[in-house]
Amino acid sequence: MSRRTGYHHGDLRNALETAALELVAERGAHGFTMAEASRRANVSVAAPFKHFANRDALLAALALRGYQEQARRFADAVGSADDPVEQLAEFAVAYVQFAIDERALFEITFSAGLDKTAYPELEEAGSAVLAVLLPPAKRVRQKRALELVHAIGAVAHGCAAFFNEGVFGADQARTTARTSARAIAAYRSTR
Amino acid sequence: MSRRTGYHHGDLRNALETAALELVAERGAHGFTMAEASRRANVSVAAPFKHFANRDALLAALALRGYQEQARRFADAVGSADDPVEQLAEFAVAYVQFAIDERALFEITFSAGLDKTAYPELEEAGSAVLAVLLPPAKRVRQKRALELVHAIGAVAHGCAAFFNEGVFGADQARTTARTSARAIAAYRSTR
DNA sequence: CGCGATGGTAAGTGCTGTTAACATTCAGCT
DNA sequence: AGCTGAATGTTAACAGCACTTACCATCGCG
Repeated sequence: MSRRTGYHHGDLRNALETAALELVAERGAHGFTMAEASRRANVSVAAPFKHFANRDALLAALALRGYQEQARRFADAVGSADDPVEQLAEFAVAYVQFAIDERALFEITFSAGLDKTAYPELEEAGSAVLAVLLPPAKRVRQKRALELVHAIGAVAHGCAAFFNEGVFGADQARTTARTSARAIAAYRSTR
Repeated sequence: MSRRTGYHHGDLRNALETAALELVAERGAHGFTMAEASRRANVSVAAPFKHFANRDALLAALALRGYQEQARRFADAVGSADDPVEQLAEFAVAYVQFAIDERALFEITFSAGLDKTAYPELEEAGSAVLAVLLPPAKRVRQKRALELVHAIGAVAHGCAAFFNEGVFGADQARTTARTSARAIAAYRSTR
């Protein structure tokens, strides 16, 4: 991070990401604009394009942050239990908690209309998240472990989305995620 | 529906809704614009505002269609089984099938950044959808039936979202929804 | 026929993303 | 120290967007 000279900002790339995150937090995924982010960074509207190819590229950079934070949290969650069913349940709760704590990041990754297939680094980060869940899933159900991961991911995502839409409060979102994840994992382990 | 005179379109409101739906189907929820819809209806860009207060109002009209179609499908699904657990499972499958068959409507209702609280008719339609599920949920678990409905709704939504994102194929989305819904309903009915 | 309601048009405002041409500063080399 | 090229800013422009205003055409009705 270089110092600002009055002409050069010094850390514009970072400042833009921060401003964008604030904007999404304030106005929702749709409410972020390059122009407003530029204003908040005290920079002309054209400046951001020296750091990001386009609007989507800025969102993609934030989405990457989001996936990395997720991976960290999910690894912790899986590490916080020994029983594999509980590990999966803890993951589901952590997924919801991420949506609660980092609402802006969550919205960017899932409601900003970003085409993830256009950013290979995002697909890669998504796979990394998945990899954390495969070991416990295999202990629950050696075959079809991937299906189990997907099923648990789907509930967790549904609960997080419902929280985001205001259908669930934070408590209900966490509880529903935990209970449903347990139900799915237990059901599959016994048939 | 009146006839078109060359000056008056005759059925512009409907034509705009249809064009908007096509646009969303072609380009995603984000890719719809009033201007493009106007062009497809062979009408000036200002004309739509005689029929819709703003862009969101057009989306809201389509979202309403979506909820009504959902209510129809869910009622059918619940009617297609006798066992209440299977009724809930059929609902979950129907939810996913709606996302598959009516991708554009699904995206409008859940990925278009539409503020549903601003349109009371949407909240109302959402409640109507919920009402279909309460009777079977009560048969599974008299107390906390609403929680059960929410949990099943969350899985179904998660599966549909994963399908929409390309994580799931159609078959996998349906199967995961059915199996997970069964697991949740069965788990809750036995404890 | 006349007349108001309805539903179109053209033109304009202010915002957006994005680009192009130009200016300033930084960092490394001689 | 001074030169030079790469980074990183600026200003000015363009086209597309949502939306408003003022106006015009048509329909249905007394």
